[in-house]
Amino acid sequence: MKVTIKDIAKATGLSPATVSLVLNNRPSRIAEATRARILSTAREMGYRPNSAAASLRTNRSYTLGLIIPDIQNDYYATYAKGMEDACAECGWNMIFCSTNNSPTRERQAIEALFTKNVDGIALVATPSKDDENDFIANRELILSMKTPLVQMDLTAYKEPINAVISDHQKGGYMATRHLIALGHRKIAFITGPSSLEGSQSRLSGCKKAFQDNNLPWDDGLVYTGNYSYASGLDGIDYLSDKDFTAVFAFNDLMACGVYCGLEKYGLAVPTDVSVIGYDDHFVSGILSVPLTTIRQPIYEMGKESTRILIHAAENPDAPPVVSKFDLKLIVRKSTRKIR
Amino acid sequence: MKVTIKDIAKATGLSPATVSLVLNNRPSRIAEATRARILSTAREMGYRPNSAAASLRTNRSYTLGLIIPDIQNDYYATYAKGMEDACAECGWNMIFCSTNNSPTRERQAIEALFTKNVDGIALVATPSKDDENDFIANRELILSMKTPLVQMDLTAYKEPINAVISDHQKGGYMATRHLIALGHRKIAFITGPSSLEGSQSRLSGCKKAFQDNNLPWDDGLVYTGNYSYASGLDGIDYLSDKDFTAVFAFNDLMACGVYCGLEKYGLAVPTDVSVIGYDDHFVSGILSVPLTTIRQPIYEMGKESTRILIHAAENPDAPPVVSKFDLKLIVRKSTRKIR
DNA sequence: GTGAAAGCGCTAACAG
DNA sequence: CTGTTAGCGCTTTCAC
Repeated sequence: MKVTIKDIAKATGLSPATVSLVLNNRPSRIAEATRARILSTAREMGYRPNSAAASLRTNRSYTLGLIIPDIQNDYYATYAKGMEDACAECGWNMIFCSTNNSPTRERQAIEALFTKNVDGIALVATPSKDDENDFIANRELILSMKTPLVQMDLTAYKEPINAVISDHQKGGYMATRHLIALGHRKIAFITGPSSLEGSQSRLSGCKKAFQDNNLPWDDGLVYTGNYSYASGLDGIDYLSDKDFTAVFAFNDLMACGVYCGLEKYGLAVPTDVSVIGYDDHFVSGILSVPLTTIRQPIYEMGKESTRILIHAAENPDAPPVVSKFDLKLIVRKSTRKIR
Repeated sequence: MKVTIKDIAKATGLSPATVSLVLNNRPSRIAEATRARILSTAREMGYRPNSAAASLRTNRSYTLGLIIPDIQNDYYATYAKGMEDACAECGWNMIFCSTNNSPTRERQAIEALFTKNVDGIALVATPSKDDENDFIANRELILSMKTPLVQMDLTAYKEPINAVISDHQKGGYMATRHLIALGHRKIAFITGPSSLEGSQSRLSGCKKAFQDNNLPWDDGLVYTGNYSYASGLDGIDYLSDKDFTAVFAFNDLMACGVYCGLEKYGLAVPTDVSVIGYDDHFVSGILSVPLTTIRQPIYEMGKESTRILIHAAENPDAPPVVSKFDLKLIVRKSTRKIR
């Protein structure tokens, strides 16, 4: 039989109220002796709090929900890990929901999290153009429930909202500047979906780097991908009859596809073509030609998300916070001076 | 204000009990008219069940706990995804806990899951020799609470226990046989930690393949790794002064390390050395030389784990089940006939 | 310093 | 076919 707060009250000859007070070490002047007695008998009897009961009473669950497209993707997994580690530090828990980018499943996840009374939700989504409205509706739903929400990389909203973001425009700028500094002038870009702010920002950073260096921009060298390995390959197919000496893939997975695509056309990295990625996915370091990339502190962003959510849960009236993170250029072997 | 079952009872002029009955569509003959009326007003009023209350009452949470070493590892992430997808199909949820292989954190995770009243726990751990006792104690703890438990790949236990396992002896055998069939005789092995049953089984499969082909076994060609990229590198360092024509790394991550290590010593894959891995990690297919490997149906094992747990939760007296999964040899470019 | 009592939202007998 | 009632385990005034 499970041992309850009542049981230990009976065992110590005290009341449930007193027991509750010390078990949650609430500020209340309870004799040091009784306090110790309660603690020790609780341990002896193997008491374990029942969070359902506490949650019912207090409307707090000390649990955060995380909604991501796909836990198998290293990028999201790293974010999740950051969130979870920060939760563990504070004794909180996490419920994970993968949506596979389906707005319907996202909706279900949100409903489930409400039902489970989570104290906050981290939402990361990469909606396609078609799903954008559904996605916005989902966000509104969370907001309407007054559940603290933090978003990654999607800030555009009529009212301010908690968010963790990297400065992707700067990231795009840094990558392009690196290539330009190496002497490249004909640079191809394989972007993410055009509906994603993060991808658009990167692209505008690229253009800015061209402007700042008085170089002509060529829209023909831009291929719109979707952040998948396959779309890196597709990008090279598209570019195969074009003239370029470097490729900037907007994430590392696509850069891997670019490697493979270039090989197909008999082009070597970095001898014939320089390649730069984005994210610093863990494979980037163990590729045959280690990939130069822009590192996103995604783990730290996860940790920060947890902090923001816990803070918001404990301070309902706190204003929204937007945490901006710095990107870093990691130079490895896939980029080199043009011949 | 949150709308409760009482509110909708009041609104429909019925009792909370009736409302509860139809909202959970319990078998009870309630007039189709009232049923419809309840359902529609519930929708109108935006009713959302409070699982804390239900859980308090029923001791069921429709939530499963997953305890893994590291969510960032593709192997565990895939397993987690399998579990989660299967949960989503049934409207269940998951709480994730990463332990970073620390028995203490594992213990905390278990306590947290108890407190949260999960209906089942999937435990996957790769304890080192030192931590083995702690790990066993943790397992006993779960069992002692009568919470359904399913383990991956660890079956040795005094009593039968729910488990999903691959036949690693067969896997080791298959990989080695493949190499032998290609003419290799001097094969090096980079194993997992010796405390892990999965690694031991693989190794015994390797030995069996040697026996069956009347080949002499050489312990000097066995390096004990720890499933990390770095230990693949270390393995090659250890082997650098030995004579071998093929390497079997007990997982793909170590095989990646092997690639890098071989390159360091000026050896090409597969021209000079054939390499075979294990798991079919997603990188294996996108490496410069795609890796031949033994594929574990880890996603399916995750799904099955969920099924086992849900079944056990709903049938407390059901006997433990052990689901065995088949491995598959995936031949890519990293193995070839010996010259 | 400590206890009594009420109630969070829901479900499960049992009664009608 | 539907309603009454009694809690599940915990927290929280308020009273002593």
